[in-house]
Amino acid sequence: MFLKFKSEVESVLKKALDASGYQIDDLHIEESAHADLASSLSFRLASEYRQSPAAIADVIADAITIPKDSLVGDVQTVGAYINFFASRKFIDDTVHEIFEKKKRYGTGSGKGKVIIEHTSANPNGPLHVGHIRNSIIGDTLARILKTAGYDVEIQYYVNDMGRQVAIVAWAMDRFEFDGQKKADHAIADVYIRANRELGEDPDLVCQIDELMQGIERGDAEMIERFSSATDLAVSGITSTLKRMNVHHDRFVHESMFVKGGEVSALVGELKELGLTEMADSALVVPMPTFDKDLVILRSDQTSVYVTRDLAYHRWKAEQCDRMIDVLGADHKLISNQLCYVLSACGVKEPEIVIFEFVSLPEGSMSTRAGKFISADELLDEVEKQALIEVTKRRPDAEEDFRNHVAKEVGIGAVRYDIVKVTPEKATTFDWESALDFDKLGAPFIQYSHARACSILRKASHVPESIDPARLSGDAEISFVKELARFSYVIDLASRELKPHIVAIYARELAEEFNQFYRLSPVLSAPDDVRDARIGLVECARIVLASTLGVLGIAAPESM
RNA sequence: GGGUCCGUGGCUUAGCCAGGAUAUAGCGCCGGCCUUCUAAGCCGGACGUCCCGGGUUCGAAUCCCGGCGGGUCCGCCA
Repeated sequence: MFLKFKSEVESVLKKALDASGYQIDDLHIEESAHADLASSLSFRLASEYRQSPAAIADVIADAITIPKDSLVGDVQTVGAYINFFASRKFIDDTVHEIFEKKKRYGTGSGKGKVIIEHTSANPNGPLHVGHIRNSIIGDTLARILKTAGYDVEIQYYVNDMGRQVAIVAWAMDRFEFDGQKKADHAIADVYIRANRELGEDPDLVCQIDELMQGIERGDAEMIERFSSATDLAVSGITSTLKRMNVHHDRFVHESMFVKGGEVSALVGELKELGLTEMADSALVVPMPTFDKDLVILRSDQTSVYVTRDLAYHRWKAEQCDRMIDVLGADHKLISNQLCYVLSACGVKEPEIVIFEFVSLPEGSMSTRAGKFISADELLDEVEKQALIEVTKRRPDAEEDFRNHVAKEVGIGAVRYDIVKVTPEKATTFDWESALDFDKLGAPFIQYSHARACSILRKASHVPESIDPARLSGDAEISFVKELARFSYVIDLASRELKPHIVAIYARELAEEFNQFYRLSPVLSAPDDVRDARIGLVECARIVLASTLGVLGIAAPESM
């Protein structure tokens, strides 16, 4: 509804400009604390037309005519600003729309297929608290895009051919594998040990090289060793992701592109296109804008990660309209190089979402060195703390209930905490803040939802239809306006690929609901407004649940 | 050394790309509100050289230039 309101504001403003003889391309319409939408275009017209900004604003405002049944209700000027206010119809239509569409309210009209790749952590250990920033950003983006109307496929690219996997395969034979442990953690144990040993005795490194040549040749026994190791790790990773409500539709193994010939075909084409050169005995693509050449075949003619990644992207590009990769900041250069080569051979480039690193107070994390906090450990601790918090508040509740709520609140807190900050900010993990349930986060929003549900339970029935005209208090009106922003926020977040926009909206929505909750009693209201307010609470429940759903956070009916 | 991202009250953070009206919110701090729809809530208060210096502009947290500080990358690793 807000989008429609905005376009109506644009239209009346444009007409008024024509009528009053001013010309400007950008209308400078923005959200404002002083109005539902405001324009500051008078400032820019002032110098060109040699008139005072305020005078121009008045002339334009006078020339504005609002059509009947418009979503625009009123126009006022304050100095040079032209302020637009939503009409009664805007309020009524919003409420009706939510009431009719229910869960589908806010779904956009995005068209086409999107393939989004996220997490794609190497299968050499469990996910750590850095990886899950990738997972949560990626999963939230996928949910945003689905809500925006796109057909979304979510992929995990499994690096099952690299040196790190070779080290894991080597280590599995050499050291005892703890079958009692969660598989990804047990893999990390032997992987860390192997790295230590390889570091101490460099002569062992040639054994790893042999494994890698074997896999490139297509040696069946070698492939079996690699894939059994990666499958184990991936199974552990998947169960961690599931705990966090993170889902992938498809796991694509990079070995597929070596076996299937896509990698060698691509290398052949790059040669034919004249994009490659020999450097020593390796094959490279010269990079004019990046100061170093990009190696795509080692001296022993085996492919490197980026070569397979190029084949993977070409394969993906054929199947979708938009391709999105969520990558850590360390991939910035290599992904730019990847895009350069893709466009040089006529393949559409992916849209890349980069997030900055999560580090520990003592420095950056490293799976190889065993310096990391695993996602499982974090989730365990957060759930434990959440149970303490639930028990504090609901000491008499059944144990099942408390456990259930603790899970929903704990996971929600982790997801919200990560998604609420813009991806380009580097963060430092610390336990105190991770386990702090007092800071405003998911529980605040979940609690608002539970409050709405509680009112609806006590109301015992939700009216079939709603008469929004009965909603007239300031808190009611501004809450409806906040509800109306939902699809606008989804649209914005899906275009800019910024999930934190939705997180911030969720908080603002909950804040507005709390204002309504405080100022407008529902159950004790006089009969004529009672039903309308119950209807509005139902709208609140729907939109709060949808917003939490987009964030991958559970919406408890009671907590 | 070069590239890139970040720098906003004690801490965390929105706004910056598309410059405008009192700079967003939380934690922490001070003071209030539970016989009234769940107090994981609400109300009030204190706390700011928007890293620094120039420039552009009627107007700069926002754009440009130059610094400073931090992350990250610059492997025939992934």
